[in-house]
Amino acid sequence: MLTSYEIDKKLEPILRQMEKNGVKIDVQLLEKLSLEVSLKLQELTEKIFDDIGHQFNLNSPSQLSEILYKELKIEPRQSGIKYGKQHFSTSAQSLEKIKHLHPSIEKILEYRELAKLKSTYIEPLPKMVDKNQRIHTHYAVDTSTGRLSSKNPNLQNIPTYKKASVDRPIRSAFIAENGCKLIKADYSQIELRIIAHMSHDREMIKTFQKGEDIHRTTAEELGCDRRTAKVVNFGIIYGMSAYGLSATLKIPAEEAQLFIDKYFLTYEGVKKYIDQTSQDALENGYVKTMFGRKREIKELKSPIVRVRNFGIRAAINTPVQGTAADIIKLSMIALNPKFQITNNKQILNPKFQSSKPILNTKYKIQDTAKSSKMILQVHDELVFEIPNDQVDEAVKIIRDKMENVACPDPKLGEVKLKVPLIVDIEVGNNWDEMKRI
DNA sequence: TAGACTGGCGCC
DNA sequence: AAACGGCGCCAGTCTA
Repeated sequence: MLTSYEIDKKLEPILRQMEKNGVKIDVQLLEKLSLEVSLKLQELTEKIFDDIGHQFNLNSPSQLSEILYKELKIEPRQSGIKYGKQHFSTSAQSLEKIKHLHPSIEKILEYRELAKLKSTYIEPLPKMVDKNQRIHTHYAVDTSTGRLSSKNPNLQNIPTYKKASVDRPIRSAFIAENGCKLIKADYSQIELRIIAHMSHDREMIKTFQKGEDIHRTTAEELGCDRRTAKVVNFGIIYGMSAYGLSATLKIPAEEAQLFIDKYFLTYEGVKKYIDQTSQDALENGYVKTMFGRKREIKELKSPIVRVRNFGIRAAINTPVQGTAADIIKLSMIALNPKFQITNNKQILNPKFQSSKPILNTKYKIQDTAKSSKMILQVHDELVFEIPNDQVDEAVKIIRDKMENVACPDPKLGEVKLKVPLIVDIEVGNNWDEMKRI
């Protein structure tokens, strides 16, 4: 079994190659969306100023707070809106609570969403493409759990949703090269599967072994709908409290506590695991993933209860999130030779091979067209760009490597999970419209 | 004018 | 007082 150190070392060249590969952007589409969104923002701005009676900087939370809670005399405390360091909150969550009190508020929410899309994605991304219309992120391996991060630009937070007022979602501007398809492969509920494995919880293991839908099963056990059960399952991963659950589900804390009690009655092993993990973490001051990745959590030693509780939540989450990160890294390593992700001669421009390095050629390395490439990693998801005639073969390889990465030959002393890993695979011409295979 | 901080929000 | 883990980027604001 590889250690987390060995995993990261083997991953390094693969990440550098993915960065060079980049991902193709439909610049024209983003330019078109930009016009649409600008128009809509203009409309909203006028209507909002009309509702309020004067202009102000809509992008300034402090000015908005002043207007809502002083000028318009909305009572923040009554609506359960919190005071931050400077002023009462104007977060989307807060505005939702008071939107019935003034006609401008719904429009401000809409404005915020569109302004976010425009300033963070629609405007900057086209400016970052190379001569092949591709953008190149940087993957860093420096998070506290072992996950990757992506920056300049961050391609791990591209919006998934579509706004009614915008023609197409941002993800549809992430496209495959001509003659290629994008293949997206994501682990299904990998973190809950890891909890099932690490906690030895019989119920949860049984659910995954039978191939059942965990959220549905949980819903039946708790006597709630699937949506609620999903929130509870996620809450478990994050070390939630009754308060947090009640806030998310918008239900009384007492009701939330009932759900939690029932949950731990159903999944006794999970309860034990959480208690044991917290206890060990408090004693040791650190936690580890299955592959030995260690995280020191200094908050665990704090005399301040709030800080210490934060440490405990992080201690519960880290082995889960971190083990999931280890596993997808292993699958990236396993897929590397199959896809010639590194040392792929096709990506080297012969012109540059024998000459001395030329400055700024980093992304001019040519011809990237029409070769199999791993291009994105989004925590539990990998995206590939694959020539049309190789798609079927690629899908098989990807599924095989990803699903079996943690279930190899036990004789080799490798990790064998108590539950199957399942990968959902979709194929399409862009990152939005994809068809499940 | 640059950097740090704040509030906010996109993703898993 | 806060209340659910992990990130990076935006605009506004504050500060050196």
